[in-house]
Amino acid sequence: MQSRTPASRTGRPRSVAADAAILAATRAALVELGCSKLTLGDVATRAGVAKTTLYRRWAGKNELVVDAVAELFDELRLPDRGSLAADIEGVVLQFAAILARPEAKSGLMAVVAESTRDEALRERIRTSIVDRQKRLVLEGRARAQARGELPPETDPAESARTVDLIFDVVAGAVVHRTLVSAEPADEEWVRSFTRVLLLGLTPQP
Amino acid sequence: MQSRTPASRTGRPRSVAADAAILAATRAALVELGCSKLTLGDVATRAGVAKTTLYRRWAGKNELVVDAVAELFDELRLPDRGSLAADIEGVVLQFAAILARPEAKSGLMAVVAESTRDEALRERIRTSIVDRQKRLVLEGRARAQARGELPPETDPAESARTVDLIFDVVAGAVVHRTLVSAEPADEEWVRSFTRVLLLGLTPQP
Amino acid sequence: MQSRTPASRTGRPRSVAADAAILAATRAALVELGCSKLTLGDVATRAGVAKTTLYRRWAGKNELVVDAVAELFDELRLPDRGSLAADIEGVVLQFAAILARPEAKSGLMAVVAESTRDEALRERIRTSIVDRQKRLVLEGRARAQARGELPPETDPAESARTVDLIFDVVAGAVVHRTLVSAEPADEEWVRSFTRVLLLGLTPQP
Amino acid sequence: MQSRTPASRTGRPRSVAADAAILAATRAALVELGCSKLTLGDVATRAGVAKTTLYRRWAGKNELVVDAVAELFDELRLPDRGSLAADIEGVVLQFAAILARPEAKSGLMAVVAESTRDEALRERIRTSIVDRQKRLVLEGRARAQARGELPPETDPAESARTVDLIFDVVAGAVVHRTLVSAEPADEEWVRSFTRVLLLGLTPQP
DNA sequence: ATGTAAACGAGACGGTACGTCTTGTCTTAGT
DNA sequence: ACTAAGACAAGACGTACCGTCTCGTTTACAT
Repeated sequence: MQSRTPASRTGRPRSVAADAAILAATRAALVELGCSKLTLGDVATRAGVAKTTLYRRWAGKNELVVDAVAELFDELRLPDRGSLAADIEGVVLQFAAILARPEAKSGLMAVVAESTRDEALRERIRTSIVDRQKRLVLEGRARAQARGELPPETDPAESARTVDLIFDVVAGAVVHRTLVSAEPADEEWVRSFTRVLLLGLTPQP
Repeated sequence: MQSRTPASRTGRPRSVAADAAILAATRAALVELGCSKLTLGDVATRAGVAKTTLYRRWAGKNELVVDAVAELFDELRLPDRGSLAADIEGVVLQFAAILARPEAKSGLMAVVAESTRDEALRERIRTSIVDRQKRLVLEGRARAQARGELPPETDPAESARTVDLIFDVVAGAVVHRTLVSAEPADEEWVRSFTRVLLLGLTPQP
Repeated sequence: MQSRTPASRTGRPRSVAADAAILAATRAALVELGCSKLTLGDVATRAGVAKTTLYRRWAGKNELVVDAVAELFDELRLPDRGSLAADIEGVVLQFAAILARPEAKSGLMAVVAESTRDEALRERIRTSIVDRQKRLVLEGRARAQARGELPPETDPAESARTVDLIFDVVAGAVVHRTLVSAEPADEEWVRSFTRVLLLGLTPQP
Repeated sequence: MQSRTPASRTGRPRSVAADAAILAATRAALVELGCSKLTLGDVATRAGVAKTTLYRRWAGKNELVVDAVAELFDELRLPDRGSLAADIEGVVLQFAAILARPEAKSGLMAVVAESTRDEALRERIRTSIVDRQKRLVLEGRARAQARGELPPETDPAESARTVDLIFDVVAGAVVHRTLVSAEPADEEWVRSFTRVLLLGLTPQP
């Protein structure tokens, strides 16, 4: 997770149970306190672990929160609902459901804010969270192409740009709706949003 | 600004110069330190003001940062470039330019993160920043309707919902592109994004 | 006490009550925990004071303990028991009684140990404790000379050397008896010691 | 040294070289860092030994330092300079020379300070350091009696008390001179001190 | 002119968390 | 059984900010 492979053969090995306990404790603290009031000492206590153990494995609060939040998004699955529109609606609803959880809300935005001044953190967020979920866009497009709903790709560079654009629009809109407008991204909203998105992407003949 | 009208007639009046100095100092500190490392003591020093003065006017760091960042977005103007597409591209580019500034980046996301656990703060953000800029969407639509590019409104409720949706999509996409994907929202990207948005909003030309 | 005269006119003045509370708390902690297990956090808690207040006034544990212990020795008085021998016995007994108190025992030796590597600390000990009590030797000699038990001084340099020697012998012997040999410096021992000392200082009666 | 006779026959025997290396490393650390800043982890590293090995042989820092310092005092020898006064001066000078070494200074006072709250430690100090050196007083007296400079003993109890008193006076005075007054116990001072001591012990007829 | 009242700067206050360090124990693999 | 290596729980370290307070001073309006 925090991926240090010190190649050390000797000495007592790191407790494997501790990692999971720490990440779970981090999420619990995010729920109760939010990211800014979360303290590493408190997380350590909740996890039944010493502060040193925590600092040995993560560089600081931000890195820890990224890992704790990243696990949440790994639950996302692309459902097969029979049509591209239905598939998109399904995955956007799942995404909105995760973002509605307090540990995701508070943690995600806070580390994004920090990442504006920390290149390494930004890279970690991209690797652990963003790029991991782009698979959903790729899977969705492939499935739609198999169904004949979308034409096959021709230009690979253009294709990659489109994936990025879709991801920015989808993730950005859901996040803004949920966190800034503070309105629920419910079925009705998702249906409106999906309609606009699909129309924008599939020009009529 | 921080809006307390204590109706006090007597006593020494608050220094009007201090407000501006404090907000400018806050932005300078945001640029140099980022929101999380910004301290009120430091802001007070930079503004040549005592900490007490600061606390007398703002409840805390978050409120101060909201006010300091809000001023940045008041620069936004809807340009008249002759077509709806060009108008949108113009205002989105302006928005992207503001978001590219470090004081906006760091400050905005941080207070949004905090606002997930603080209803009053969320309200302040909406009042001072978000709702103030929805005027751009309204102006743009009115101008497009005057040009005949868009049909006039029929259902007022539906109309309000559409404004909100557009705002979530535009603001969300630009923020995600800029802060999460960390790619520039340059002319090329803005043109692609605007094409998708307009196609999505105006079914078959 | 810790003597910082920052000459600052402005700002909130330092609490005068805090000093006494801190020194008393330090002595209480010395009694209960000893010097090595005494922590500044604990002293602050006992004194009902924040740790920062403590660090604002003293550089560290050693300086604090010196001041706390120094106050103990200010109780010493030279009794007038009619003869030089009786006077010495009286003051040595008092000295032994103070050294028998756990706060003096533990604190004094610990700071002396530290002072072997800290010139400033050694100077502070000498100023606050040692030199302050040399007055007893001077008073005692003056009184003995007034009684005719000792001849008047002739060589001032020699006189100063003798005062230092007496002080090293008296303080050293009592400390060694009390702390290293861990035997009580009771009346019998004090009588034996005083006999040796006086014989050594006043060749043949 | 640290006196464990585990009587164990089986298993890998303890490295005999380790003991010497550890005590030497301890003295080196005392010189460089002083007793309070000395850490067992550092001593282990210096000695090329694991911390576990160290804890298996000594109960803690204090015991280790006592053993490391005790070896220093075993160098003391009673020189035969022809007269009691000269013999005393010789041994006191040796004692002062050892006390002038930083590993002795810092270590000795620190463990004495600790011993005020630790009966077992006090006993260890007495056994390993103090009582071992009382031999010097006994030898010196015997030699002086053989020379006819001192009368033979009559009362054994009184004799033991006198040895203790002499030891407290000599050790105490030298320690106080060296560590508290921080003046060198040089030849001149030793001569003055010895004169007072001998006069005190050998009343003129 | 003189109160009166609030804002001002300065900085001390009681707290809380920081990230590091040391302690003494434990767990591995190697000798 | 012993070793070296190093992870572990515990807890103190000294620092930095927090938000509050207590000063003495300044500035404005209302007498």
